[in-house]
Amino acid sequence: MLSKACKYAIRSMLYLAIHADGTKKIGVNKIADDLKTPQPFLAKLLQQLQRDKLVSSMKGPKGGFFLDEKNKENSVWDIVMSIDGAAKFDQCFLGLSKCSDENPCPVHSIAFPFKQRILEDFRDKTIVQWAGEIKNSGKVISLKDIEV
Amino acid sequence: MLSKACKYAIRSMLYLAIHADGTKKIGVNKIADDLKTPQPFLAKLLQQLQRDKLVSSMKGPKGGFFLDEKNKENSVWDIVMSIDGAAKFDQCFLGLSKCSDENPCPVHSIAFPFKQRILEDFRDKTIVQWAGEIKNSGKVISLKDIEV
DNA sequence: TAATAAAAAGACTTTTTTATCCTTAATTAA
DNA sequence: TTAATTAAGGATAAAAAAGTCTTTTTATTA
Ligand code: FES
Ligand code: FES
Repeated sequence: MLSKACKYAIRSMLYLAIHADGTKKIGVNKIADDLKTPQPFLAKLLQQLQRDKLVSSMKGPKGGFFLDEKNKENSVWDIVMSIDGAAKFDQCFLGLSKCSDENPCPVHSIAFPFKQRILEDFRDKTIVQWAGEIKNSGKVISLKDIEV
Repeated sequence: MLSKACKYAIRSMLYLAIHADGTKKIGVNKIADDLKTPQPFLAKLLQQLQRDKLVSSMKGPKGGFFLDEKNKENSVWDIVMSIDGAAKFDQCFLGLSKCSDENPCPVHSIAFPFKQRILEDFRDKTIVQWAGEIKNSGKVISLKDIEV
């Protein structure tokens, strides 16, 4: 459903919301290492997000990425739009050219409510809200250092 | 979640269950046309399914594809396994290396039940059952000729 | 001011997925 | 038995996605 690129992007934005702020920026190296994503690829994605004003950055020593107050009020949906584009979620689970209640595919009745539910979460919650929930409820955005 | 290849394969198998039988075989040309899928690509997929004994075929005039009695008792999951492999459904929606209740990603609580629900349907129902439900409930496997 | 650390930018490569083409083999029917 | 029709198989090709590398720019600090 989401591209790898988009998954990396979402996780790194949540990571920044949890670990960084205006006084503590984090470099792409550390982010990539902690999330176990390819470093130069993630750098590209963060550049893209920066261009779309979803993340803030500073060059130079002590530089890195972080979320300013505005960035924090954006939604995960904004990230999806920036990286994958809006179309990703409209698609029919079985590949019909259009997903609709009028002409549902055989799994529409299961797939559509799910898509709606995720979309709602992506659209309606801010990045900080996501970050808060993650901190309070044992959810994880990386399996680094977790016993397998 | 599923590749295009797999979506084409599932829809064409359901198509055959609905429209073909041992006495009426259907050529890849007609299937591709009715489902609006690329013809030579679909041919490849049907070959693959045939090798895995999920579909039957006959060469020559009046030849084509169809499902014999055994084929009809297979599941949609068998199709997924043949084309995409089993791993596709285990994956974490946000790209963690493992999807688990123990270390859930932020959308696991929504995504996992959905995956389970679809998996159940794919595993437990036979192709004929799917075909029956489609015929009885206004579900569609193609939008050809449907007003947009 | 010089050395250094980090992001920005762009070109490039590799891998995967999707799709096409061409030749061969099998079957049917005239 | 010959022509026509259709699947099978194999080799490519094209497109998209994922990933890398190198150079430039900007900021920090010694
Ligand atoms: S029509 Fe297939 S998921 Fe909605
Ligand atoms: S852990 Fe992400 S979907 Fe299960």
